[in-house]
Amino acid sequence: MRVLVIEDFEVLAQSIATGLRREGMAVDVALDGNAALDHLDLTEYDVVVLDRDLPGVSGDEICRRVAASRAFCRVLMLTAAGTISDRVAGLELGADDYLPKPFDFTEFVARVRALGRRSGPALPPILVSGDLRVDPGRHSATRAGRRLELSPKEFAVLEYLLGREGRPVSAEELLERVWDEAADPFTTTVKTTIRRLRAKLGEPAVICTVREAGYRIGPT
Amino acid sequence: MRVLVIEDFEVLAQSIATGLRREGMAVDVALDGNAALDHLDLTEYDVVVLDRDLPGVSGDEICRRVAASRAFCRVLMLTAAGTISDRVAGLELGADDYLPKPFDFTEFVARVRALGRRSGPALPPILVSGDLRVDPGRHSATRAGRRLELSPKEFAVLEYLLGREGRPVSAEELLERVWDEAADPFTTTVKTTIRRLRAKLGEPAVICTVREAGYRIGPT
DNA sequence: CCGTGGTTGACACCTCGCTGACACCTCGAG
DNA sequence: CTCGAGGTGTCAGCGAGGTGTCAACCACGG
Repeated sequence: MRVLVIEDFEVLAQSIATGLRREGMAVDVALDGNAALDHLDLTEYDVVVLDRDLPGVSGDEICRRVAASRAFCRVLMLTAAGTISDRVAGLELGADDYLPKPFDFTEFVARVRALGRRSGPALPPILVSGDLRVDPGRHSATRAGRRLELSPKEFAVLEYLLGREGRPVSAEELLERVWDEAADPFTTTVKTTIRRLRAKLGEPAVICTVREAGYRIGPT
Repeated sequence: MRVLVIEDFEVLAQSIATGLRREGMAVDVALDGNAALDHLDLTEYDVVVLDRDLPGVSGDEICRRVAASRAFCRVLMLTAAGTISDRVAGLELGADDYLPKPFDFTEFVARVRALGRRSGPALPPILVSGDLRVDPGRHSATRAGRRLELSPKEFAVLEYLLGREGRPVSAEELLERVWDEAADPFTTTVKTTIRRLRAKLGEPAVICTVREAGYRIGPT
């Protein structure tokens, strides 16, 4: 899942980003409104985490633009103000959810995840295919009941593939959705990660290759 | 927008329904879990408003079922419990949003509307001709239900022919459209690929030859 | 401050199935 | 019968994708 964090207080921005990355998300950070708009022009995000109190281009303005243009992008608005009228104002602006600061990080992650599920066709919170089970919330994956010890990247790739069950996913798409920022197009990291995932998943093979098209999990 | 309200306390259920109808939504009400499941079987809802504390089939159970089966239906969960762990639990179950009771009706409406605002992604068309089925999105092709194992070029040619169903497609056109870059005009690769495709497609023949004009799939 | 273990990504090499060329065959039109 | 468009059999090269290994990096604890 690809997330853009728009927050001018850099320490907070980075700590949010790190926390989300640990959950296996691809996170970009924008420290002001203009940087945010640049990012939004370049990349398709699933979720935008937006500080409403922003210098330069205001949070409200960004929110309106995202809501107006990006059909598949959801906005989680953060703000110091916590009154009901503020919350409604945020939602009416086009935000999809609203969290007053200070917030609990666990709840924050749960909300980002819920929004990410909403960004495309709805996905169940626990992904299952055959004897494979992935629970993004708990950060746990099991194969035939046996727990798999996956690194964040491996987990994120598995989660993404499972979310597209039945369809092949190209290496480019994986790079775009699972890795942060623009990666060099000749990287071999996807190949490598897939290999390590396959090794950990064991037999029989779950991830199959569709030549020229990508990797696929599950039935056709 | 079509909404199902699942709430056992009838007075509350009706007042919610009335309020949402005033906002121009089509609202059905279910007073218990079984009624809810009946409704869900019969109708496609955009949003389900779900009381977590439900007699009979529990709210959690309903939530899970909706999340698992309904691709385009979003769940707003209402609950008396307001602790963070409860809220996270709701979201992890597959709810898309969460509102603790008592809630402000304006905010409630804003959230329902935010949930309903989503564009169904235009599904890539599935190409069909007779008993032949090609799904470009899944990169899968079947004949009479039997899966065809096609190479990338074979798949691309089949897809292109099917997109021009009924019209003959010349070898030159195929070269132009399926093989990138200008190939040498005397190549025999189209011929060869068509042959292999025919072999894999089996009997009765699907691709017929129109002399001097090219290859055709489907009725004239 | 430095070592340690785990994660990540690069590079070199290998493998195998796809691709496309070539030679030859078939068949219908004139 | 002749001719040429189109079909078939076969084989070599090539490149997408898999694998082994190593170095950079980072979070952590001493």
